[in-house]
Amino acid sequence: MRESAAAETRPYHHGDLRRALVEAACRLLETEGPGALSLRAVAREAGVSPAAPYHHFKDKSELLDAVAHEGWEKLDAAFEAVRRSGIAPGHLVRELGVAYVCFAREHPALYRVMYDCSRDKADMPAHVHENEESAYRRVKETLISAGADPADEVGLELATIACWCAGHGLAEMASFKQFEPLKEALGGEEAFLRGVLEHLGVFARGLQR
Amino acid sequence: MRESAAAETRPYHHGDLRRALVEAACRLLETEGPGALSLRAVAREAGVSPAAPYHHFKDKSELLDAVAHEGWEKLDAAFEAVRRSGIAPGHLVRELGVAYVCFAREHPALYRVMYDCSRDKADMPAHVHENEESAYRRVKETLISAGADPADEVGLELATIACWCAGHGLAEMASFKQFEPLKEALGGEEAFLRGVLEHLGVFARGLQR
DNA sequence: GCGCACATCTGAACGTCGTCAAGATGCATC
DNA sequence: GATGCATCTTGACGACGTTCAGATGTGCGC
Repeated sequence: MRESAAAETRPYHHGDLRRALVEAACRLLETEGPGALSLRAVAREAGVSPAAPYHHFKDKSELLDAVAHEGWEKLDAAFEAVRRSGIAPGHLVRELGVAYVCFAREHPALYRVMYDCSRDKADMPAHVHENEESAYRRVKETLISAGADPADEVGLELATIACWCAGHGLAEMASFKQFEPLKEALGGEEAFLRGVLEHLGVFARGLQR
Repeated sequence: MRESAAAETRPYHHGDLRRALVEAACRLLETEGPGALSLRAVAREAGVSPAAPYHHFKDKSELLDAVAHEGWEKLDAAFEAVRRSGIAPGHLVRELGVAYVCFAREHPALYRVMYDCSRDKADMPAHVHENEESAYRRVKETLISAGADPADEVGLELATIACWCAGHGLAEMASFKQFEPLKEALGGEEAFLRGVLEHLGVFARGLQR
């Protein structure tokens, strides 16, 4: 009832502070990096006192959860763009992987918040796993359309997890500067990513059949 | 000259504080988790004043570097144990992967420090990449002995990176509690890990040929 | 054997952080 | 137009990383 559709104008006497705080946090994250993301700095950026956020979030980690949520929605959008672009089902898994890693490379601080939140709770991010439209389920469906056997439930689950693990691992390591020469030799970031992904079974499956 | 072999007894008037601090940090990490790892807490645990560490480390991150270094050495030891255990070359890559992930699961806080240090510097951990005996190089050699083509330099590099990415990704995600039922269905943690790894090309290659 | 230089440690302080309680402020409803 | 409640501010507390002046012990040259 707090952030209902009607709340888009400026329902309370200071505006929709909850939204303003999340946006301020995202802004800080992109400009100053994750180290500068303190509650007080966010409040400062939003132009309110350091205690104001506590009327909208239980504590700092709840604010970060909201920021992470925003991140997962942006990632969803990136995935949708790839799926709508008419790529052959056989290449789709790999291209989703490329999109995933590119997203992480373009928004490194945000990506980090997205995963730190879930790691602290020993819990997959809700947006990934819980609802019907989850990214997790979409990856699974993409695997099926790429030729995975839908009857083999355990195998399919493992393959989906494998996808996610490989994507996450590559996302975190692709920025290491030791890989720069290799990237240049291959002709760019994306070629590098495809090269690595082709060594990771689940992503290459589409290519091989 | 500071931590030379002769420094193992207690060379200075308070003992080898540098080493004591690293050990105190590791102890705190295992008992209280990564959130409790403040410089002051480490000093407290070692029984010195909060300012004492600054005579051995430039700042907190340099202390963490030393802790991470300790971690990489422990991981190296785990790898050596696997390689000495006489596993067939074809299974070795996968079993190294299992050992890697198990290490991360057994020392989650330490593993986190090991990677946070490097991420903050956009740099692979020195112990992984730089010296001749590096874990990175060992993985590459294991891939060759499992049948990879040593002449295909770029491909080999990509495969090694793929290994590391997949291992790291799995290490970070294997603890999500959503996977518990699947682990039980498969008969335990290690079976689960092998199941995922078999979907990740580079690890399965040994099995397929 | 002694004093000196230096490495090592302490104590106190600064600014920042997350968080909380008490009070001020303005919107919405009757 | 007064009341009630959500919202925001002020001020405070303890913990943090870091610095600096000064105390303390150690090993070296004489």
